[in-house]
Amino acid sequence: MSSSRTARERVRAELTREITDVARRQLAVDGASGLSLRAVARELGMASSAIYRYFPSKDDLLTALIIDGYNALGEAVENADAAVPHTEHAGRWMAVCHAVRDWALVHPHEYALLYGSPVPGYQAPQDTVPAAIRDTVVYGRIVSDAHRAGALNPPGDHPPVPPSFREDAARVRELMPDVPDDVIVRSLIAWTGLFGWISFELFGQFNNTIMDRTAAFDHTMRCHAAMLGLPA
Amino acid sequence: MSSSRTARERVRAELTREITDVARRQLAVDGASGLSLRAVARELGMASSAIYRYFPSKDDLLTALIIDGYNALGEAVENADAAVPHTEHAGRWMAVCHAVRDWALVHPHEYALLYGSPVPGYQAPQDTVPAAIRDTVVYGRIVSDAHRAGALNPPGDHPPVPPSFREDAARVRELMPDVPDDVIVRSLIAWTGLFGWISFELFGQFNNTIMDRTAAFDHTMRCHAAMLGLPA
DNA sequence: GCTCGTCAAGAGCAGTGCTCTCGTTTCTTT
DNA sequence: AAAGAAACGAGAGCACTGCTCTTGACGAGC
Repeated sequence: MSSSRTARERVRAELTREITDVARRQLAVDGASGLSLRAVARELGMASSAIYRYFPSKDDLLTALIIDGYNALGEAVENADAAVPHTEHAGRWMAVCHAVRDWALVHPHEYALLYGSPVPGYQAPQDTVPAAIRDTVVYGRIVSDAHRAGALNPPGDHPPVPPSFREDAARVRELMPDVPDDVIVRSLIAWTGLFGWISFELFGQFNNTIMDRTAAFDHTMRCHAAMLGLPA
Repeated sequence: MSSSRTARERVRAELTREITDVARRQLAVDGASGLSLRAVARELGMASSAIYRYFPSKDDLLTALIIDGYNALGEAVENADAAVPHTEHAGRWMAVCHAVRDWALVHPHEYALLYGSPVPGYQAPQDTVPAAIRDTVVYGRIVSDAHRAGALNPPGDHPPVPPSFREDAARVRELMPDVPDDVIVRSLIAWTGLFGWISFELFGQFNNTIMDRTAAFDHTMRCHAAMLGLPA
């Protein structure tokens, strides 16, 4: 039925994929703003204007790369979580942290595209949201699993959560049902700490200071886990 | 004696400052990669080629802006620290955290230049280092002041520091003398957590989730301070 | 078989960083 | 004070960018 239309659509889908593949390779070499539609077209042996049949603008190509990146990271995180027994909550947490860092180290430019400075003039469309939260769903599930299993014992040395945080906490709770406000704050701290660390490592803030970064990262994440109530 | 040479040098210094001023304004509007030497020259009413008499390349202009940015942030941090009585270590810490965030919110593009994704192909020269650590010197001083005063009581719920961290800790200790390894790790966590939070806030990761960001930030930093051993 | 929509290609526009040359101005040395 | 050297601004030009518009060819549906 659709084989006739598919003939055309298939070559179109093929070419679209080839374009994003080449673009991703260029991204890995020259970074986000070094991405050139003309260079992509050149590498594909087609006219630069032909690219615009597939991506109306450079921003649209970027959007495709961003969504792909979020999905790749999300998948890495999901796999890392699935590789650890479901009840070993601390182990799942650590595995997920290392998965994020490992992925970022292998794909630094893609990480920068997702979590670095926003590309000037580029406004991320709403389509990116589902992919963007794919990894956070996993973090939330680990915390709420641990909470439900009664395995969460956060040390009681934090100041009390201010009431003004109630509404924000409720929104976060959609990712980790039934979890109390205090734990949500701790999760937020661990989350920002995880990406803060990786960004510092990737963007050069540790240069000439932290050298054994894998060990320091592992220990830092272990501290985060303990603060979260997931001691090793 | 130098007044004759100064005649030329003075107008040169003046023009150099004007160029960086205009560039900073353009940076604030269009972001780092939107910065255009030709546009700067246009706004100054001079030929684009004349700019190159003052900055050999766009990267050199960027370097100047980066150094200025680090100094501006460092100064804001120093002022915030100086405004709080020297013995109120927790208050100094909180003041400094809020100073960083306030500065970042007022100068988002400059913050992105300093702590966001590195500009592709741009390699920060060694001249930026002194300015870049100006703020960290303040953090280190607060922690070591508190430690020396015996006011540091970190809760004992962290895993033991791995021996492999010894060398890195020694390097960090140059900023906060006499402080034990455990506290250095905690400082590192607070440091990465501070900038991780601000980057998430500025780069849009909190969109549609954390709305009352000032309150959430304040509470998060208070938790960091407690973890560091500086309870309010 | 003819029409119509899709497609790639080419030329072109406005913009970029950067280089080179050419007079002019300014400083330094004699 | 005069002569040489260094610094300077302006302009043209190169190679590149994202993007638009037009032209001509190809293939699918009536």
